[in-house]
Amino acid sequence: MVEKTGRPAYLQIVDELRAQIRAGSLPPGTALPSIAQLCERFEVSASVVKSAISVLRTEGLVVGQQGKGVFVREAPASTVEPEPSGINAEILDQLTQMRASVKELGDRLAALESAVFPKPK
Amino acid sequence: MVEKTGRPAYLQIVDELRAQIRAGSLPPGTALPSIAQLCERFEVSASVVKSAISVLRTEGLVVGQQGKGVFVREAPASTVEPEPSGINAEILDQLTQMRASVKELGDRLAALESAVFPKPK
DNA sequence: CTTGACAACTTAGAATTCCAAGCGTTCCAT
DNA sequence: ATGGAACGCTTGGAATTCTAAGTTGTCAAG
Repeated sequence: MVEKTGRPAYLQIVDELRAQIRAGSLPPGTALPSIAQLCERFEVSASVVKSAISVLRTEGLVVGQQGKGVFVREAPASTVEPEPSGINAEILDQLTQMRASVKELGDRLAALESAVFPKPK
Repeated sequence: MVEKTGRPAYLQIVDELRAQIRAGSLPPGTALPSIAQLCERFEVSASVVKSAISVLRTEGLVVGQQGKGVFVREAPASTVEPEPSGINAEILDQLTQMRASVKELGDRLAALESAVFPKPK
């Protein structure tokens, strides 16, 4: 699958995956093959696959979840506008991270609470 | 410039450069500082700077020319609405402050945790 | 003066190696 | 039987190293 065209390998993988997403063979909500599997399929190193997934992430086509996988976004909505929603994408990204941080704080607080105030059950 | 928030270093650099481009201190057509210079300024490795520039490239904000440099794209064209950008800047600013607050809460929680759960590590 | 070689600097792509963190399962001991 | 520890798989971030290729400037030889 190396396809020795002049096109960089990671962009070829981006094209491939983007096409599969658009064609519906990777419907929204489904997980992409794991990085290791993609490495094997395309016969490239992990860095190439990571670069490709990174592009798809900044394009908003997929979202990665640590420990689970990379999932096709539910609402692709306005397909890949390079610049128009740059700031909005930025804000959404930061909000995502903030939500994760707050959730993590909540979890830790809950753990502390159940340690300090034993469960009255 | 490391800014020990939870935000990854390469995204912090993306934010910084994007802000400078939008603010006009890096007008269209000008070259960004070289990767080596950015490494020095932000005190990170080349891989981080490369990641940041890669994001800006896929966002279409800059274009790289081998052997010369990375240049701010002419004509961002697609409507950089003045009003919303002000609002968005405001939101981004508040997000920054929130990130700091969350970080501080995390630190205090960590202190509490190590007091309640002694570390036998 | 012109031309060619060369060195220095630049981005781009790729590989490899770590480490951190999250999730899910298994499995064992209390 | 249920709770918790351990393990394996996963993504994410970062550093380092290498190669390729393009630009620019210098400098010496013809």
